Parts: sequence; C-alpha cells; structure tokens
Amino acid sequence: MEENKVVTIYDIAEKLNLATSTISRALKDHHTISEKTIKKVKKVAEEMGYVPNTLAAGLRGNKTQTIGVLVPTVTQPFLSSLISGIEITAQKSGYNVIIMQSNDSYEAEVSMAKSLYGSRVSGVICSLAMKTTDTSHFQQFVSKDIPLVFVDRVPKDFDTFKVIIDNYAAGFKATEHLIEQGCTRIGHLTAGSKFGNLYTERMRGYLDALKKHNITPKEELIVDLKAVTYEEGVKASNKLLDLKTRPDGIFASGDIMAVSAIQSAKKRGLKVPEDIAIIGFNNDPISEIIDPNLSTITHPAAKMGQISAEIILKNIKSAKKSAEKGITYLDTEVLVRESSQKN
Amino acid sequence: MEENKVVTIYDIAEKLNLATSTISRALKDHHTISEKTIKKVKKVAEEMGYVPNTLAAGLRGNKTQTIGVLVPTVTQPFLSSLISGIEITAQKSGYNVIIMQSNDSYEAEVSMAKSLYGSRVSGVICSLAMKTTDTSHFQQFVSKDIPLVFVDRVPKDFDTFKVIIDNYAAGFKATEHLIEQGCTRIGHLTAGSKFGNLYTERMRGYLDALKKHNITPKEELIVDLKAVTYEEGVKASNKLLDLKTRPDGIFASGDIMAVSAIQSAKKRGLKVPEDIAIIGFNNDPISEIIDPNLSTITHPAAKMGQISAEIILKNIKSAKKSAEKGITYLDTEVLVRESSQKN
DNA sequence: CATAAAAATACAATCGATTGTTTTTTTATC
DNA sequence: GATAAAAAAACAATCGATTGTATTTTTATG
Repeated sequence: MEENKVVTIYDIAEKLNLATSTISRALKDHHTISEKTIKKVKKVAEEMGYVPNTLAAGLRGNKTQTIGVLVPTVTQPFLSSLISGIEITAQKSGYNVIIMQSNDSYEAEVSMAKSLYGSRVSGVICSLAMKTTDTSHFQQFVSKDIPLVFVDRVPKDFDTFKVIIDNYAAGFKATEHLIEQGCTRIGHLTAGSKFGNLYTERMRGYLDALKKHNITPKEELIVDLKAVTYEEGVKASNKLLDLKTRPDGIFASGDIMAVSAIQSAKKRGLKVPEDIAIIGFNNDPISEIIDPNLSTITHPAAKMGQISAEIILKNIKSAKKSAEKGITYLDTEVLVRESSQKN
Repeated sequence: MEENKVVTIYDIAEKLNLATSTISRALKDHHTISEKTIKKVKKVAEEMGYVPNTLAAGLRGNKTQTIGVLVPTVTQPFLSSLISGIEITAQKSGYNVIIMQSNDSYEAEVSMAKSLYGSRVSGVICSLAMKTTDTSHFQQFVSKDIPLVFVDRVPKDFDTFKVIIDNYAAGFKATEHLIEQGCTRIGHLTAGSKFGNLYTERMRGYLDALKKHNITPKEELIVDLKAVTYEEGVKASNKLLDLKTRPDGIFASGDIMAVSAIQSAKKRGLKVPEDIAIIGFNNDPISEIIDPNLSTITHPAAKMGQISAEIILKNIKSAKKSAEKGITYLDTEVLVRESSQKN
C-alpha cells in the first residue's frame, strides 16, 4: 500500500519502461501482448496497489459498470428484496448499483432519472412512483440505447422491458380461493387504484372472480387506501368491519393491509378465519409470523430483481442489437396458511 | 430532446460561439461570467437537453458525487432504514449512493471495498460483516483522505468516524427492565458473539445488570445463534424453554429472535408476559404487530443513516482538514409494550 | 481620446484509461 | 544473411468537464 499518491497506469508504465497502452492491454489479457509482459505488468500493478479508475474508463468508453435503480423506497420488504436480487446479480458480473428513492413523488422521479442519465449508468431498473402517470422522463434512456427495465409497477404505454407478475390473475386466484372457502361477501382493500396501477389489476381480478361465481360486487366492500401503511390499513379495515352487514372475507392487496385487517378483526373479538377469512399479497416476512399465519400471494421479489438485472446485462453486451422488448411474467401462487382456511 | 447524440458543453459552445470554459463557468454561476451570458447559456443548455457528464467532472476533479455504502444485506429492516436515511440525506446534497452487500462475508467485503475505491467514491459508510475481524482493507480510504464512517457494526481498533448506539448501556437497560418486572431467571439470545461485536456489548450489559441486582449469571441461560434468522431463533428459544427450570424472562438481542421466542412460548401454551416476559432489540416494524406487542430497544436506524451521511458530506467539503475522528453515540430507549409488562 | 483598471471571455493543459494506427522487434523462410 | 510475415509494443488521439493563465473587451479616469 502506497503512501498517499494514487497509482495509475502511467506509474506502472514508467516503472517498467513500457507504454501506457501496453499496460492497459496487459491488464486485460489482450492477445497482442506477450505472456511475459502480461505477467510482469500484473505483478507490478499488484505490488504498487494499482486500482483502475473506473471514471476514466467510463468516460473514454462512454459507459460505466453501473446500473441505476429507481424505486419508491428501499424500506418495504418487497422492494428491499428486489434490490437485493439486483445487487447480487449485478455484482456477479462486476457491475455496481446506484440506488435512488422517489418516495412515490413524480417530481423526484423525474429529477432522479436525469441524475442517473448524467451518471452515465449502463442500464436502469425502475419501479414507478405511485403518482407517476407520464413517463416521458424515461425516453432519454431508450433514445440513447441504455437498456431500461420496469419492474412490478410498470407503465402501460412504454415500449421497453418489463418484469411483472400477472396481477389480474393473482387477484382472481386470491378471490376465488376465498370463495372456495365459502365466503360470499368479500371485502377488498386496495390503494391508489385511481392511478391505474397494479392494484387496479388486482381489483379487476377480484371483480371478475366474483362475477364468475355470480356474486354481485358492492361498492361499499371496496376500500381505497391513501397510503400503504399499517395505520391506513387499520382505518380501512374498520370501515369494512363497521358495515351493517360485515364481510365474511377480505382480500387485501398487500400484506400490511392484511395484517391490519387481522389485528382489527381480532380486536373486535372476531375469529380469523372462522368469522372472517383474510388473504394478503406479497408474502412479506410478517405473514409467517402474524397469528394466525397469513394466507397470501407469493411475489418473487428477489427473483424479479435478478431477472431485471439479467435483462440489463444481456442488453448492454449485445449493444445496439435492440432485442425485442417484451414483458416477462413471473409466477405467483396462492399460499394457503391459517388466516383463510375455513375448511 | 435530441435524437441520439449526447449533448456536451462543446455543442453548446459551438452553437453560441463561446469557449467551453465559459459554458462550464456560466452553468455554475461563476462570478467572472456576465449575467447576460449566463442566462443565454442556461437557456440553450436547457433547449438542447444538456445533462452534465458526471464522469468527466469526476475524473478531472478526482472526486465524484457518490457515497459508497457497504452493508451485510439490504433486506433487514434496520439496514434498509439505515440506507434510506443515507440516501435521502445524500440526495439532498446532490450525492448518489452506491450500495453493496457483503452478505456477512469477509472476502466479499474486501473485494467490494476495493471496488468502491476504484469507483472513486467521495466517502464510504460501512456496517461490518459479521465475519470481519481484520479491517485493513479500509485503510486505503483513510490514507487517501476519503471520509470513512462505520455505523452500527464497527471495529474497535480503527481510527475513523463511528456512529453507534451504546450497546452495553442498552443491554443493561433491557435486562434491568426485566428485573424490575420481577424476573429473576433471565435468558439471553445473542448471535456470533465470539466475534466481539455489538452483540457482545449487549451481553456485557446483560451480565452487569444481573450482577448489579445480585443475580448470578448462568451459562445455560445464554444461547448464541449461528445466524440471525427466524428459524435459528426458534431453535435457540426452544433450548431455553426446554431447561428443567424455565427462565421467566428473555432478553433477545434482536426483534427477530424475540419474535421467535414469543411464538415458541405461545406454542407451548405459555403466556407472555405472565409466564415469561420478553424484550427484543431494534424496534423493527414487526414489534408493533406481533401479539403481544413486543417491548424492545429503539434503534434509530434512519437517524444513524442521516448522521453518517452528514459526517461524510461535511468531511468531503472541509477537505484534508482532517476533523477529529470520533464516535457519535445515539440514544436508545426501552420501549415498553405488552410482552414484558408484568405489573 | 489615451491609458489604466476591471470585467469578460478564450486558450490550453489536465484527469486516467482506452484504442486505432504506426513503428519496432522478433520469427520464419529461402 | 536478406526479406517478408507475424508478433509485440509504442504513439497519439480521445472521452467531457474543469481550471489556472492569458488575452480581449469594456469601463472608468484624467
């Protein structure tokens, strides 16, 4: 380890009396450099504590070994698992990950997209802010051939890679499961559905499942949360539980909401699932811990992160080949635990 | 938005028939550039869709607007909150955050530290891998005057900034709280304590609290988990509950472990806190949800992230001023909820 | 209006790695 | 040993923003 001076290829070149181009090529095993020289260069580089300056390489090549990740927050279990999946996959290929949190603000998202662009990231993975309807701030990546993947919360009308689950089908399955358990009056907790997002899709599944089984949807049974928090979940659950005719089942579009519902029901002395069956969405860690254990829809967070990263990596390498941009659907399952099992 | 060509200050310079140096200075309101020119340059830059290339700036100035964050994982609630705090604070000052997960592996940590160094991050915030005992791989940052903050899991013998809670005091408080509730036979769940880490400190607090109240520590009452997971927690809890003389209180060094203990106790028909009082550590989201609500020690994750980032930012600016490197202690509190309240 | 002082802008080197092209060295062949 | 071919290494430009220094333009003053 040297004193305070940063070691560059110039220092190595000087020491070995070679050209910097030779050093640069030797370090990456270029075929025009002799074995002997390669060995010598690597040895000295090691000794001098040389660490390549990725900025210089990135500037020259106009690309970095960095993937930008833009998500609403990192603290939700689903998103932190997603990020973990991205980071692990990127790391394996020598890529770094820059994280930004939009905090569900459209303005923040626009500004952060610009910042990522300025950082010359090699690719971008984004889960949209809840308030985002216009996505033109992502156009800059596409027009510069920077691979862009939307994951989980994706826009409808943007032609790029998307990694999602089939939220409609999942909502349908969840609801049908409750119906199979004998529920006939099923409440639904959703959030920000007016933005036409994934919650809306789940709700569509809910509605169609009811329809299929000849149950007439009631508006009073659907509660739209302002934010996906425990407190809002409790408020919304109580709205359902306060109805003159109480629901006998609840499909919550997220585990936090489902947990709120369980707690609210228990607080009133109701038995879950006997009095009211509840199913959530996401398979957050808490679903295995809450009493009764929460039935839920699996949501393969880490896998989605991994696949998103793989798409980025593949499309960086195959340069302008402009692979067909498509939607990757991942499987979900109804995970039946205690909270919904009436039989 | 332009077609496909990336806009640089050269393009702006050409269009306005000015020198690039003028453009560069105008864009940052340098006082030697006239108001008129500044306005003109900014207008055209905006029109042309100019986004500064942070690589070029970073290369020239030998510093980036980036903070490296190296943590065991991003999926633990404490760490994701920590990261969130860092990211928000950094973002406010125009800094980006690169995330890396050591997955508690020493080798990964060493390699990632090198990678961060190669990325020329302006500062580094690290929470050590559990398996790390030697920290010489962080020396490169100090010797290059790159501010380095260790947070939460910090090394003993490294002279740099540290942001931690007083784990000893917290362990003491938690244990004393149980004693005040009338517990006399208090079990302790800890993890990897042989590495001499923060868990060890909490255990020291536990032991001293017992001593202060004339309770003789028993080795059988201390269980050391191999990993901090729910499953390992259950195993460890059962070891305690299987003792011929069962403990009447448990201080778990983390909320996951505490939750495992609650569930394991309940599964045996034991009442919490009547039969056995339990207190955790961290104040994870789950502690408010588990039944009974979990008493715990607050652990100001987001705040620790914020402060760590602030230290970095401050010490980047004050360049080589080499502020005195010290330990910042944050407050913790005993958060008494249901799981420990016998009175 | 000449000249000094101040203001505004231009010039040119720099950061460190990469890479297309050229030159030098080595090897092969007659 | 001369010459062509192949191999190895050197040369030099480049990426885009920054910044110390020089130059030009403007303003002020007698």
